[in-house]
Amino acid sequence: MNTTDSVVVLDFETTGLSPRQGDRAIEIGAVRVVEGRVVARFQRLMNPGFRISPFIESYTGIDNAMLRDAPPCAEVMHEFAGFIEGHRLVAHNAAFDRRFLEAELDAIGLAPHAEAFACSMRIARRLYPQAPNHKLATLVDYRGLARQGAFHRALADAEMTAQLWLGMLAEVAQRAGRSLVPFGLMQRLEGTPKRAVDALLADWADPA
DNA sequence: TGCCAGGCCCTCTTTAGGGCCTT
Repeated sequence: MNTTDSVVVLDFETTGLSPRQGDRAIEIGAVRVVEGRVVARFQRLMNPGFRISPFIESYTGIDNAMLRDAPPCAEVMHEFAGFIEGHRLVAHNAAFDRRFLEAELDAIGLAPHAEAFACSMRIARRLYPQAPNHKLATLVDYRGLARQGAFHRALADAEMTAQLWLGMLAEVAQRAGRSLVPFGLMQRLEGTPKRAVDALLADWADPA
């Protein structure tokens, strides 16, 4: 199932939860999806300029030795800005990745990304309220999607989020009886109260 | 000094609290 729009699905691994508290990105992974297919990939480790905690080493599998010779965040983010330029974005719990994207772009003097940013977690909560929970790993298993590598590495998580995104496009298309699902409809779904989701899809359904 | 994320979302709500997600 396709959308008429291309998107970049991305995932950051970071030193913690909050750029305002001094946390930095340590890895970015992203896939560009066009017409239902992954057509490009981006993955870079980046050196945050300080040692990461044992917790983050354990959580991500990225250790200080791996980051010691990695290029600095500024170099990687300049390159990544080119990868996402002009593309709408998707991430799982997008508010988290948006904060780090904006912080890292701001740190190198670039403006915030201008295109829309959709959240696969918020949409999944509306489409799959019966799922055990809405963590990425749980949803991958719940939807029977193929695992693409180790969870909590950026490219693997981006790949699996992309598969979840495509699966949700198919779900929306099936429920609405449409063949193409615009990005804008997914954004509307994301912002629709759960109890109004069925009505939204019914309104959007092809009357024929 | 003391504290330390942010924001959505549900409900035993709205003069609030707590769980969920991301690292």
